[in-house]
Amino acid sequence: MSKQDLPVVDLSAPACCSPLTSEPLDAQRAVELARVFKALGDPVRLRLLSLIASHEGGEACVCELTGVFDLKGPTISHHLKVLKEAGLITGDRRGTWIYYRVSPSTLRTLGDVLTVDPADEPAGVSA
Amino acid sequence: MSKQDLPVVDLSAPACCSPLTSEPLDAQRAVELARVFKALGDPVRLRLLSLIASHEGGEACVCELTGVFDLKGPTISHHLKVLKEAGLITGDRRGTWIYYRVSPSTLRTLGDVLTVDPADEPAGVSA
DNA sequence: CCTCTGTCTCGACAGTCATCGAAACAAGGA
DNA sequence: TCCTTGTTTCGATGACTGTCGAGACAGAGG
Repeated sequence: MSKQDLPVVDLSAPACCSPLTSEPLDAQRAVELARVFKALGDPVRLRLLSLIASHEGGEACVCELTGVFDLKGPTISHHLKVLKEAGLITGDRRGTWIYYRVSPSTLRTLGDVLTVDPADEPAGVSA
Repeated sequence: MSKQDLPVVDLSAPACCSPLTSEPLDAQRAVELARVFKALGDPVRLRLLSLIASHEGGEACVCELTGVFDLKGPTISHHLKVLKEAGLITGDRRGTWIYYRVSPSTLRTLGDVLTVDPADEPAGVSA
């Protein structure tokens, strides 16, 4: 459980995209993926990500995010940092404001990992 | 932060499947989703899920999972419980052994949430 | 230069989590 | 019945996490 200050997660490793269901995950990849899933494992971060992603232009500045929650600035800043270190968002400063946007590739890699082979799916999925 | 003993997560709510990127997540749905993502946010649980999913027949008994890790029985049992309460796996006893299998629907819901609209994707994705 | 606003870093606190040993429970067999 | 094996529950402990206030840093505009 040593939680030293790791750099930003980079999920671009080749085998990262094979579904969980197709073959056992090797230990190291599991650690990388877990770090990203853990970043998604908080309601505030999930909403932050969603707010950024769905915001006009695909980006949002912190000032537009802070008011949505009953949380103080440092807390929002902390969550944004976690998302950034997980490789889920990127931020750049433009003048006074800092704009964040999502990294679609990381999001997509996660989606691929969770893919379920239709063969494994029970036949009658009552939608 | 009251973390009372909530029942198993049920992600079958209607709007649960719309992507994060299409519209802001409402607070309650964020809580449900976060609980499932948090369950995935541990390397051991990710590997357990992967081992179960990719095991012959789509199911595995605890005895086949324990040996893979340098962890004691109670710890594995704890992680399996977390996965079960997140709605990611189900377990049933058959004689002496308990067999676990994944719930593809939950996995698929998560995949849908992480879907990225191709329009948001940068053009040249060198795959 | 100073000041103001937006955002982050630091340090602290309470709550939660991962892990374990010990013990309980369940099923099968002698 | 007792014993053995597989699995879970309980209680404890150390590590991590979410939150905040105080203060620092960055840029814009006097």
